[in-house]
Amino acid sequence: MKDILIGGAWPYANNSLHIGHLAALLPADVIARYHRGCGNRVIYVSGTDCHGTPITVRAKKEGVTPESIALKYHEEFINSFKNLDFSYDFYTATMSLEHKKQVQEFYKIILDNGYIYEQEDEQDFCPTCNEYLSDREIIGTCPICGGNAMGEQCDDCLSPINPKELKNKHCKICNSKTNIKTNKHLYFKLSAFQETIEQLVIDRENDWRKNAINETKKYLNLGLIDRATTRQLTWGVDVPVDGYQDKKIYVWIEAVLGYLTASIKVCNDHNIDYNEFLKNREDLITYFVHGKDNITFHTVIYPALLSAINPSYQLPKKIISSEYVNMNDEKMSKSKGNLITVDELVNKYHKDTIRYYMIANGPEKKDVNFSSSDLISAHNKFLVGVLGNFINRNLSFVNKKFDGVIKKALIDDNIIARTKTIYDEVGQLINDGELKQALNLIIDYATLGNKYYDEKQPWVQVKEDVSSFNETTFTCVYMIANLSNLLYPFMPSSADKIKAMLGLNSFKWEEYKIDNDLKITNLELLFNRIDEQ
RNA sequence: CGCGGGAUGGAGCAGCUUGGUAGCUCGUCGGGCUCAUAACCCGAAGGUCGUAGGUUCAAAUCCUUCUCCCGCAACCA
Repeated sequence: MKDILIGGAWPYANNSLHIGHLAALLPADVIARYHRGCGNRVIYVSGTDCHGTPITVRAKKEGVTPESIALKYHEEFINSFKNLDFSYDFYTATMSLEHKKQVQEFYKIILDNGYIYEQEDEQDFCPTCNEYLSDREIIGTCPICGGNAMGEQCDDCLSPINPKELKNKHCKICNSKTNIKTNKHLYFKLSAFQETIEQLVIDRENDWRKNAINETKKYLNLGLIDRATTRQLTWGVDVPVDGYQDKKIYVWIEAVLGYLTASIKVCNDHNIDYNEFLKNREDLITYFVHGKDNITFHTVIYPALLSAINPSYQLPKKIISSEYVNMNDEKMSKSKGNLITVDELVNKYHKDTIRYYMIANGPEKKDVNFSSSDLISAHNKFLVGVLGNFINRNLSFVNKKFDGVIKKALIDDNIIARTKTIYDEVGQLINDGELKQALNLIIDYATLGNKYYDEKQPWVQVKEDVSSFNETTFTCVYMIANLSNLLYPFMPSSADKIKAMLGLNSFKWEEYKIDNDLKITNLELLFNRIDEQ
């Protein structure tokens, strides 16, 4: 038995979940379900990222509390995940008391271990708002091209800018001229972990997705620089240090520690010693599943924080970082109005159609395009035509001719041989984060079933030789039973439906052996054909 | 020389790490079957793998040149 820790990225509570989130997060659920089926001890966690500037700014604008915004989206996220059968062991929120307390404890540990130090900084200050401004709250003139620039990058020439070099700075909110005031912050010694992370990238060459390896190397080549861990905000986790009552912990430091706080909670609930569980060891595999813009937070910041807290903890073993989902070859964005939310999708399509399509068409190695006509044709071709049809043509035939009773008979040797090997093959692919290929193998298995059925011509056999008909049917039902296992990580609700119709045992990642007659109950179609309008 | 990704039959893609008869889905055309949701099975046509060079007995795959396309303020995986 192995221990598996899976961290799905924490969605930010400022917008509804859209198909991009889904594409990035869904692999985690498939991996979690697979490992549970293998009998491994799985801790699969995530939560809502509630703090930070964008929510604060928005709350100010709308005249509500940041908390009410975070809560609204937190509840929406929980519902969306539930609608798509996400099987988190614990889904929490960074505004929960437990998270905040635990983060503060870790913060103190990092401080005690000497990785946090105080530094005075000159910071832009708006006299009208009476507040220190973050980079993205400042507008000014680009020192390179003279165009309009905001924060860290120029809008006109796209050059990255040191906010200190911006000229003619104004507050984005009230447009007053800003001035400079000294302010003190606590910095994290990220630079101390340059070698640790460099070694990590080498060690994980075959475990992280290629984009994660490349992004991390790029970042390392620039040289790691210390980062402020505090922000001049009112909404966030309090800094547990005297003299910092007016500041909060930087959201990326705090949110990423959610993986720790959440898994500690699960460990405590199950009487597991979390320090033992999180230790680097052969029989622990930690997965981190997110989109490509999150890579360095998971491959650099988080491992550095872990090392600073307890050097014996396992640093991320597997990084499953997705590329993007585009809409008609354009990047999805709120402002372009081409964003499809998860809830819109759920209202329109079967949840397993969505799960199937988002994996089969997943952005594993490069950006992909989303289109509903593509989704519909995948649904009709594979879920209805190949999978559903294979099951339905078998079961409805037996229902009609033999009152739903499937007689035990000999199973075809070739089919048994294939069935025995497919679990390892698909399992290996899932382990490696190659879910697209894994799912394709399963569909191929159903195609094999259709071919076998056509070759045997049971509609002829039933008239001439009932015992050979029984062999054909029993072989196919054996395949269907195994499909119900193989499909479960990807499409749990359909897999359960198959199991219910045939009265099968619950999901396990191993060959399903049948050695008795079966009776079909409540036969129904797994998927209905969608007619594209 | 800002960074990164891409260019493979009509469309969408896989293959490139570890060179060795170019593969999948859709679409088109023809055939089979009638158990099945116009579903299933078999077959055909269609590509000098963006360009130009190089390495090699052999390159879609490795190296180099060039061209074209896409993303890189904020929201945001």
